[in-house]
Amino acid sequence: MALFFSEQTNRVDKKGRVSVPAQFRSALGEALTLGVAAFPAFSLDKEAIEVWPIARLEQLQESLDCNYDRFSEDQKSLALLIFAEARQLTFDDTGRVMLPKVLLDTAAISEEALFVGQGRTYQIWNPKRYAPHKTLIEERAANGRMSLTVFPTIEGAGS
Amino acid sequence: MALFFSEQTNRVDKKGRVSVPAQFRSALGEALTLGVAAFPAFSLDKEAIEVWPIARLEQLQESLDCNYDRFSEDQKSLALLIFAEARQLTFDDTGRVMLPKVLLDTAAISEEALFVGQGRTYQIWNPKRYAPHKTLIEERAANGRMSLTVFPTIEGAGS
DNA sequence: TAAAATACCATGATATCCCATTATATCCCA
DNA sequence: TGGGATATAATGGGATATCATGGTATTTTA
Repeated sequence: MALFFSEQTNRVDKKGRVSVPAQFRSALGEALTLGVAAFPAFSLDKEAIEVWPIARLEQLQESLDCNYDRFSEDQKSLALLIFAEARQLTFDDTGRVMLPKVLLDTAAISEEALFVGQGRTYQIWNPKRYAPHKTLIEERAANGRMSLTVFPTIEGAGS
Repeated sequence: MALFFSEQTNRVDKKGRVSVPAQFRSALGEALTLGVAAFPAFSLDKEAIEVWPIARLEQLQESLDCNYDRFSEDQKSLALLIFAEARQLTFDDTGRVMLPKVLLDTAAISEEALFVGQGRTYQIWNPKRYAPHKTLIEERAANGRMSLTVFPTIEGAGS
């Protein structure tokens, strides 16, 4: 599974359908047939929709299974929230998904949906909401003096 | 994967296409088929476009996955910002990429694009902007009277 | 049976592919 | 070491395919 990156704005039609950017679909690869899990982005005060490949949900469950005591109560609650609030989105043959009204409402999305790649996941925003959020993120990143360590890859690590 | 070095200016056509210097393409080697990731150079106040081989983005993600606690919150923000702003550039059979309008705009590039090798990455500049920047860099390098320590390689490290 | 979700088809915009041309650099042989 | 022959590079333009998007028909389900 490749990474999700870049931003793209697509239209939401009357039925609540949106084209998922072609690059995101091809990043999903095989996982495209399973669809994705979408839920309010709790870490962002539900300002946006967060989208995970289904496999990541399964990994989260495995983490809980194997390291139950290492999770804080808050983290366990969050995990349960995700399982409860997540909706499965499946792709039609033109690469569109149907966004449930609940999700559209919490993220205040109506006409346009802005897809934002975040590596292993992506987000869907109301473009108007995203702008100020991004400014904030940019400022926070600037505090770190804009330097980033890319550690050498450990052979065979990662996914 | 070989290193990127030297400077070269190429024309940007009406469609936004530009030839990537042949040396850079051959430096990419196998990675040429994956394409590259291009985003505003945050460390340069978005004055230029920064280009990474896709593999480097994946290394960044792996660094985040494996060393989550070693990154400051600011660094994590920067990483997510990179995923958001990055655009994938793929090569056509004559070695050109298409530069998205957003990137052309932030880097103020229209007619000509200046490619600048930076080792594992390269940059794309508006030639007019690059000139003063380079002067600055040269001054910082102590008027060319500076020498450089090349540390011995640790066997098996890096890639 | 009405509403909603899914499948199906049609279209415009735009990026990608493919071919042609020119300029530059490399090769080869005298 | 000249100087023509050849290969590689960069660039332009037209044809083709992909993508996003709107609409209609069919199926599901409440």
